[in-house]
This record gives sequence, C-alpha cells and structure tokens, in this order.
Amino acid sequence: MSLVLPSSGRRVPCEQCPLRAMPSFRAFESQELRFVSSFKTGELVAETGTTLLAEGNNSVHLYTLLSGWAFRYKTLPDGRRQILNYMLPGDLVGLQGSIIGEMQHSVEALSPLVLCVFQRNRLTELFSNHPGLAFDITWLAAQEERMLDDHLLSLGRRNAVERAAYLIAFLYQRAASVGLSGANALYLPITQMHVADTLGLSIVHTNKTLRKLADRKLIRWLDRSCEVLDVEGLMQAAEWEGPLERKRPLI
Amino acid sequence: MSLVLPSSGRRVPCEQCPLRAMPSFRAFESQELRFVSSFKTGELVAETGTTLLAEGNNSVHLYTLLSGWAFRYKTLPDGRRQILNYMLPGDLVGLQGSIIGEMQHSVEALSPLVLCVFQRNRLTELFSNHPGLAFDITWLAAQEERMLDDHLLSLGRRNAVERAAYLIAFLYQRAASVGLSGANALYLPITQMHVADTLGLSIVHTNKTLRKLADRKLIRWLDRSCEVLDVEGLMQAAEWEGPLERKRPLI
DNA sequence: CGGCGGTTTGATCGGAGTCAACCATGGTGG
DNA sequence: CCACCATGGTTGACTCCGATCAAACCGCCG
Repeated sequence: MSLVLPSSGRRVPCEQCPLRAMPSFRAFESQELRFVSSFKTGELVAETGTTLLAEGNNSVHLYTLLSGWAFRYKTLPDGRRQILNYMLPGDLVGLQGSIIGEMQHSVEALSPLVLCVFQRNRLTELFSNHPGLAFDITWLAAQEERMLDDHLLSLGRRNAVERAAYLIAFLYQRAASVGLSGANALYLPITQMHVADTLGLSIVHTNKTLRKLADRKLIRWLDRSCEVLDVEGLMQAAEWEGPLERKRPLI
Repeated sequence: MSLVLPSSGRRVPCEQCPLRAMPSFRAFESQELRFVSSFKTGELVAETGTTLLAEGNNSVHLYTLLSGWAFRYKTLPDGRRQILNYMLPGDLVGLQGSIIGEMQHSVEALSPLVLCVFQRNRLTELFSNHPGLAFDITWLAAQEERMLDDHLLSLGRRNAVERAAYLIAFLYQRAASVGLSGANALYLPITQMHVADTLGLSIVHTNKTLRKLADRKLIRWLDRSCEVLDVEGLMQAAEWEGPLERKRPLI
C-alpha cells in the first residue's frame, strides 16, 4: 500500500527528457539544463496508492513528476478528506514543504509513478546561481496558486453539476497539455471517491451528478476511470472560459 | 468608489518601517534592505471600496500592503462572487500578475489603505542579485498556497458553523501576528456579505450562522465589523489546530 | 465460493437557499 | 427639519439541493 520502491538510479537524462521536448515547456539554456541535470540525484518509482509525502512530516524530498498521476490532500481531525489538486507530469511535488519546512498536506499516487528526485539542500544554490530557475520555481508556485483560486471559486459558488463539469474539463486540459490525450478521448485514472473528495460532495451525490453529465453525452464513466467526450460542452456547463496557456518551465 | 488617489510620494523609509520592527518579521541584511528601499518607488493611498487590481487586467503593479485590510476575489460570468483570501499589512499584492503576466483575480480595499509601490520590471534584477529576497518571494507564494489549501478544506468539508468559526479564527490569528489585536478583542472590518462570499454561503444563512457563534459567546457582531471574544473556542468549533508561526519576510 | 472496492439506485432527511418582510443607521436633498 | 432612500443586519416561512441510510449489482481476486 504505502511501499516506496528504492530509487532505481538514473534512467532518463535531463537533456533527453521526453517531457522537455513537448511544446508546452519552454526551452532551457544549456547551463540551466546542466544544473538541473546535476540537481537530480536519481529516480523514484512508486506504485498506485503509495503515500509519497505525509502531512506533518518534516523530512521532505523535492520531486518532479516524470510520468503518472498523483493528488494532494488534507484531512480534518475526524477524517473528512479534501483533495486540493492533482499532479501531472512536469509538476513539482513537495515544493511547499521544501520552502516552508513542514509538509501541510499529503500526496498519493493515482497510478504508477516515476519521479525525479532532487537534493533539497541545493535549493539555496539554485536560487543563488540560477535566477532564471528560481523565477521558474516562483512561477510554478504562482501557477499552483491560480489553480487553487479557480478550485475555490468552484467549491464556493458552483453547484454540483457545474463543479463536476469544471473539474473534468480542468483535468482534461491539463492532461492534454502534457500530451496525455489520444485523439480527443482521455481517461482519467480516478474513482468517484476522488471526484467526491475534490468537489466536497458525498459519493452518492457525486455518482448522480456524473450520471447527469453522462446523460448529456459529455463524459462516459468507465470502471475506475472517466472518458471525456466533449470538453467544450463541459466548459460551457461550468461557465468556464478555459485556462490561459503559457510556455511553462520544467525543473 | 473606484478612485485611486495618486501616489503621495515616500513617507515611510523602509529602514524605519513600523512593520519591520514587529517580532513576526525576520531581520534583513542591510544590503537587502537597501535594495528593497530602492525597489520601492513610492506610496499609494486608497480609500475603502477601491478596486486596486481587476481580473483580466494586464498592466499590473506590485505592492506591499503597509496598512489596512483588502481582499482578493473572482467572479463567475453570471456574477457569483467568491472571496479567495484577505490581505493584511505585510502582504504582497499583485504577485500573481507580476509572475504570470495577467491578473486572474481582483483586489478591493476593505478599509483605507497605504501601499508601497514597486517597480515590476526590476523583479528580474531582484532575482538576479538578491537570491535571499527571491527565496522570500517564493516563500510568500508558498504561504499563500498553504492558506488556500486550508480554505479549500474548509469549503469542501466543513459545515456552515465550522466554516464561519474557522474563517474568523484565521483572520484573528493573522491580524494578531501583525499587531492588530488590542488586548484580546479584535474588530474585523468586514460585512456579513464578505463572510458569505468567503464561505460560499448565502447572506441569510451566514447571518443565522454568525448568530449561533454569537449565542455561544464566541464572537459579537457589531455594525460592519466583528469582535472576536474567544479564539480558542472558535478554533475548537472549527476543528482547527491553528497556524504554524514562522518568522516571515517583508518585501 | 465469498468478500471487497467501486458503482448504482431509491427513499428519506436536513442543511442551506430563496423569498419576503422588517428594523436601524446614516446620508441626501427639499 | 424631515421625508426619502440605500446599506447592512435580522427573522420567519417555505423550498430544494445534496447528505444520509439502505440495498443491491458488478467485476475481480484470493
């Protein structure tokens, strides 16, 4: 369940990182790339269900997700869980902990993962010698903040159907931007439990809500995953304009 | 209503900033302080109700709030509003816009404000020459992210009473940390409309919810403001452990 | 074969929204 | 001076969205 396999050493050199080649990532200077390459100490493979980082924990690593899906969440003392955001390839994992010092949320794998492992103590060096990368990290933090803003708007002011539509459209867009959409269908590796805990709804009501979206031919729910049929329709149902796309950095 | 008075020039030199003297802010190197001082171009005074920054706007300034209260919000196309967070003295205003390039939320003054105005185009210089300050900015962004996480947990998984209790306790703690609590009472300059738009509730239900907190002697609601009587009680009602206090930077 | 996680559906309950008054305050202009 | 109105707060009646309870189904795996 929460077993983390030991690092199996470097497999993907940063210079030939398949992610970096994608159009949504900005080009790096060779010296930046060299630093990132040296910053990376290895790779970590984790299986579905693994808890990568736990709330309250202090000895935190800093990772970049290379492949797979994960999610961030917090819980109340009595066990109620709220999913805060999802993590896709290219996302930094554990940044908050690295910056503030203590992990305030947990991270769990939704699929088998491969992560690049970084040396947290060299973060100061990064800030000192690579202002461009430092800015990138701040950029990523600001981007995460923006996503949380949107999610907050959703929880506070959208009803169940709108929320579900927003969430699925949002995940679709994010997945598409890292090349995870074959044709125009996309399978999200999540259960209705995850949807419920993201939207702040009960599982039962989530099921009925997703049914409505399915009846409107916007999605199809498969076992343990969700197929997106009509993103435009979802965005319209959520009154959502869509993300603003920028070239993003990849640490 | 949305009038912004022109900058009335420098009044408070950074070296003698009254905020900086407070125990919750970390000490700065003299060269850092010198840069911040040169980074600041002047001060801006805004009256209650002023919209400082508007969603979608691109020509964004970067400020630090010197005194007063403000809040960040987003709206759906049909007008529903969600307040995302509040801003107190020492908070950066407009960082997201400076980093990403376009403002994704609006900012409005809850009281008369004084802001330090910074030159956004010198942000690159800050990152290049003052890694410590660059780290501070990232720290502040991570901190904001943490607050949003908490707020998200609240909207998703707490009921009305718990949400209200959490919000008021949260604002109390933040205000206290910048010296805004005389004795143990504190007046929050917000209307029930603000509370409603923060908690994702209707005004009517917000009123009834605050009434419950008042009946339990946790708060007292005055006209256009809220007096906190029992923070511990509020935190308990919200199942909230309280913030983790760290020395914070002041740009 | 049984059990379990994930999904589905129906019945009922309750928390929060909506509608509709009403009051207190304070600022406005005749 | 007062009539007028806008803003913010308060309260009650009724409605409805989403929670809770309950039961069953399905595919999978030990």
